[in-house]
Amino acid sequence: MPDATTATKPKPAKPAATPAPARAPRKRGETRERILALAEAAVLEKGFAGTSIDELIAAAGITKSGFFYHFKDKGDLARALMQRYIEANDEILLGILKRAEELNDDPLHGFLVALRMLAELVADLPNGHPGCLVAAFTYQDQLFSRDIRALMERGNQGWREMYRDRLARIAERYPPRIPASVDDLADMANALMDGGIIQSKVMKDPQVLPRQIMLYRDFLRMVFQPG
Amino acid sequence: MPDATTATKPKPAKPAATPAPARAPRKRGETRERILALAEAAVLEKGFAGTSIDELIAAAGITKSGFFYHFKDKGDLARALMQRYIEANDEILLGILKRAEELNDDPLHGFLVALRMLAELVADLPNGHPGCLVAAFTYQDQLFSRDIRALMERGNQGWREMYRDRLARIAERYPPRIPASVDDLADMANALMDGGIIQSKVMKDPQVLPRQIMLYRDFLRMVFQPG
DNA sequence: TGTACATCAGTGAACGCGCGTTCACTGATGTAC
DNA sequence: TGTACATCAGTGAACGCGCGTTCACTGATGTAC
Repeated sequence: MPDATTATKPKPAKPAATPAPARAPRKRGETRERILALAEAAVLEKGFAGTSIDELIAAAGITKSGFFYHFKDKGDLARALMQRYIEANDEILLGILKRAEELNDDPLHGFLVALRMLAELVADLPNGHPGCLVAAFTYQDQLFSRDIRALMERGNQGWREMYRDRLARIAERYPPRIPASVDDLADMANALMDGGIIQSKVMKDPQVLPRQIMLYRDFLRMVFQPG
Repeated sequence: MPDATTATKPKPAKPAATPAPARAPRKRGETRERILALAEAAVLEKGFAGTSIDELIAAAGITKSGFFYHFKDKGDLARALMQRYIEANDEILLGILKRAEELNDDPLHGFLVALRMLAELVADLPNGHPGCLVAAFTYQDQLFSRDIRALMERGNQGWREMYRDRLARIAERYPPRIPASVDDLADMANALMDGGIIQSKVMKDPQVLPRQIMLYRDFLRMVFQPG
């Protein structure tokens, strides 16, 4: 047996009985929402893999384990991000359509008013539209599980159907001048939003997007408006 | 002095005089091009940060140091990727426009033919359009240096001007029915390409993109075609 | 109203793997003379 | 045509940092009785 001269045993780093500063816990969901907002902005600028949990918790002012209290893993963050984005966008789009239709019972005029309101909304965003999370995820979709990709598809399909419904009602009353299908016209609305956002970002001109929405509006007027 | 009993000195891991298997070196630029093609496909599916050098060299059949012989760092890969993409797209687009204009000296008919050729080109891609690298990079642009972002902007601007030139010549001969600017109509071509690709990917329907191109073509016909 | 217990919203430390990057070296091909 | 040297296209091993994830623990708040 070796001599036991050292009274100080190694003691494998026991928890050290911290004085526990322990800031007051936040309200239910408040921290989670802050993380999601920070994450969305970061993901739209650097991509999902390029956004680290470390940077999010630094910005949110919590620790890593705090993050993992709210999200079981990084994929869970992605899912929550997409869910939140789709719900928020659903609400905005439906809100605009409803308001425009309240003021206007002609389907064509109602939709044209809605498009103008949409153009004004995005024109007034101080730094331009921050980006479409569905579009961003689409260019990195192999990072995500099947159910997140299904979520994206359903969300996009939802917006498509909002447009399609309106266009179908318009086409009933006003026979289109060209044999364009309402499905393609609905896809065009989605495509011009996605593409308009990208063009605004690349060209560093936030007004490209609202101008494209107004141009789509002109197109619909030519297709459907009689006289 | 301590006793030197051990004849085998530590010998700090000298290079070990490898038997050198050394496969025959490839032709100039061949390996580099293979890396770029693999990287482009991977980046369009997983994003730039989500694509590792390890996976590229595994697919390309070289070692890590082989990769760093061709690219000084990962940012250099990004730059090369974007340069290559822009040049290739320039060539494709200019090629189509030239061919269409050879067969047609009316500017409107020439451009309409070009759009039909473009729609057919993308409709025939077996797995749909693989994606626009400029659009993909735009949603991760904080990962890249200023000069890469400038490269993207110039590339996009180049395509815009190809469209704008044609539209300006059309507008000279055929006064437009609506007061749409040729700049906005040119932006629309870019936006519909970007957005159409995204809609095709999200909706898992490669034909959305060509249909959007044909719809843009319909729009131009309505704006410019007399009678 | 007071006390016991459960739940909420985190903390702090550690882990191990994968990532981008560097370095010294090499065998085949190209070029000058 | 032969030889010397330079360049090309890589190899192999190592490094260290940042990443996502886990675990045991905790102090404040909510709820039952």
